[in-house]
Amino acid sequence: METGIANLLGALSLAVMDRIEQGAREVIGRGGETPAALVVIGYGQGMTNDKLRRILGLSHSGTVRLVDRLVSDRLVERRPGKDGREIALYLTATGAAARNDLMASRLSAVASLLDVLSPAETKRLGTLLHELLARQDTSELDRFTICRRCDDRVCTNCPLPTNKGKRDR
Amino acid sequence: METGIANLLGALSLAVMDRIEQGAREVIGRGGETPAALVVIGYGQGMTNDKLRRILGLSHSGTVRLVDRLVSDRLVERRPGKDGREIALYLTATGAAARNDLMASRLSAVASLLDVLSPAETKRLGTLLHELLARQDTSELDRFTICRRCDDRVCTNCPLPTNKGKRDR
DNA sequence: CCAAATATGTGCGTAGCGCACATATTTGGT
DNA sequence: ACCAAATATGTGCGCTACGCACATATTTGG
Repeated sequence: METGIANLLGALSLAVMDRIEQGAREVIGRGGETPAALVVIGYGQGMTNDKLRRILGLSHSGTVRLVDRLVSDRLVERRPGKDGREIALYLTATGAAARNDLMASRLSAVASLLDVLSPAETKRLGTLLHELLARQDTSELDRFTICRRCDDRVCTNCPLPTNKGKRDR
Repeated sequence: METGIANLLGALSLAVMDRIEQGAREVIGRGGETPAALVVIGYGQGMTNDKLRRILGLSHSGTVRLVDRLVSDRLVERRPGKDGREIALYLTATGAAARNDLMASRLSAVASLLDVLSPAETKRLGTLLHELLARQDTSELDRFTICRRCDDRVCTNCPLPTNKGKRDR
């Protein structure tokens, strides 16, 4: 039955996220969207508060307070942005190191569930996951949201498309 | 690369859980472990506070307050347990209906990501997911934790083993 | 040039959770 | 039969993470 497979994917996803979040809390002592924020800020230099808000799916004030926490933890710095209204978020050296630890912890958590499969099975699963993600109808923002905890050191050529809403114009 | 596949599974799991949690919040207006508690209480009649605590991975007081919320929402009732110390948690009629809505919303959320695959691909993915889960080294408690949001209407023969720590004795 | 749009920050409140402590019941050893 | 330890629940208090409403500063566009 198809719903049975959906149920299995739901169960596995829960197990995966449980382990990722537990690891993240051990690494930076924060939960919620805070670890994701650290990863996202590390993607591009000059992330703004507002872009971060949209990617994380938080309210504006929630994002401001999240950045407050990262700043008070000495992981992120607020600098003046190009536009006089914007701020530019930058990782400190400590923040960059924490971000690496965070992503390593995440990969290790997923691998601990994944390593029961043989290399051939893992490869088959990888192919299916790649196709599944590649066929999603995602905007550029959706892509950042889904990838908000992804490890850019290992995720070369992300399968997610970024052209939703860009056709027919 | 193997870590690339772990990264993809991490990304998909995040997307799956985002959608499940959003749906759960729309259905019962609660987040965190509250939806899982409703599902778990519905599994067996007479769930105790302490068993629930272990399955959800919460503190004792957190569980008491969680049940307080479910009771004040008229979804759950506290009844005297077999043991004079225990309480027995039961779903109200409203609670049982909310639980069904919750599980349907979850399956629909997963299916919305899954339905880009062909039937053959879905079946292959199902086989791999089944194997992946079946080979985990899980205790009976681990199994309940991983399955704490599973739909018992569609998950006949759960692949997860329940014999960790029961060998060598 | 000024209203609307954009971007950030703040006061205040809530949900969800943990720690430490209190209370009630049961179990087990003597 | 007794009493200490174990088991199970409830409570006071505080914290983290978040949203809503409002305030402020800068830029854009007609």
